[in-house]
Amino acid sequence: MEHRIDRIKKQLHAQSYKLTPQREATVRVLLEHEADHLSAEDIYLLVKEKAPEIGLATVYRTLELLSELKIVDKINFGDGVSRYDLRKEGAEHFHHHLVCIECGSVEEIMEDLLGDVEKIIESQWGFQVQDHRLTFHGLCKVCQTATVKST
Amino acid sequence: MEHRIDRIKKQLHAQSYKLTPQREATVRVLLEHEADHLSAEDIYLLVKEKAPEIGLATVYRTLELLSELKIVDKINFGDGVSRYDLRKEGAEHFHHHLVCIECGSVEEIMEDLLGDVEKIIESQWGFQVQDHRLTFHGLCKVCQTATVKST
DNA sequence: ATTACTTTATAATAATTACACTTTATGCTT
DNA sequence: AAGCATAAAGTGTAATTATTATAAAGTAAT
Repeated sequence: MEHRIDRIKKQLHAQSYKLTPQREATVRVLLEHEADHLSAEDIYLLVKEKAPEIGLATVYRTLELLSELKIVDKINFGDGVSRYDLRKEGAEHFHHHLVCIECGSVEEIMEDLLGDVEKIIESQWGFQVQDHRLTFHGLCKVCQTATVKST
Repeated sequence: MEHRIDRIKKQLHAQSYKLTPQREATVRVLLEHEADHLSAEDIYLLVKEKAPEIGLATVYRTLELLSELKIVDKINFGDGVSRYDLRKEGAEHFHHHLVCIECGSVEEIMEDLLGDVEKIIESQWGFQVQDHRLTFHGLCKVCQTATVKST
């Protein structure tokens, strides 16, 4: 944990930003909830537990900053709120998501499944890919069996 | 054009919805701007040109209805607004997008490049895919050459 | 004519951003 | 090292923007 905080600190310093206590608290919340896909509001509330004096605007600004530095990814699953997701160590690509349309659960896929597809895009469309967002919508394992049962 | 309106009319009727004049006007705007990715507001303004008495809420409701019936796709490129995009005739999958981070242009890709990937998702994660969203962010052809020149 | 849909205009809500002001950190001068 | 100037960051609140809800009125079909 400390190690990752440290790395992020360095990433900030590299662009001459500082890891202020508020920013650190925010990053810690993100680290502690890596599996979730928290909204800005969620993060704000969690940060407030450890640092009650922090302001919502600061959380938003911190998230935006982290987002610009590609430390977190800002994602949007289509329900009016933006969610923020830490990039994994050394991952230079955005990970994929499986969103269940029944229960709303979100699963992450770390593997990069788009290598071939990106090659096609670059050669056939002349588009230089820098990043991608891939989300699948469908039924997760649990809801598949639940659906079968109920019919 | 009339043919496509007709088909959409039938799709609505099949679910016992009617193609009211307001809905038709909205659909016509979508058809006339198929290449664009209009926001609800954009659509509202365009619809207003031909049917000034229409209300914004109606446009929103129509778009939501069309979205539910999978006649249009609601997409989100990360700039706070939802955009609406007609599905192509007979396309049962969501098409992909190439968004240029320099000039903001959006190109569409009709081919389904995810067949193999979806198979992997289903077999390896047990997730039953129903739809997907795939967006690439990067540099379009024009901006690539522009960038080279300016350096 | 009654019933269920739709639409309209407007108000309400919710997420995000802008603003004016205060606090904190940093560097320079002595 | 102490004191001051400058810049960066943070705070609470107000403003903005997109979207949704609501109540009243209009349409259309049985």
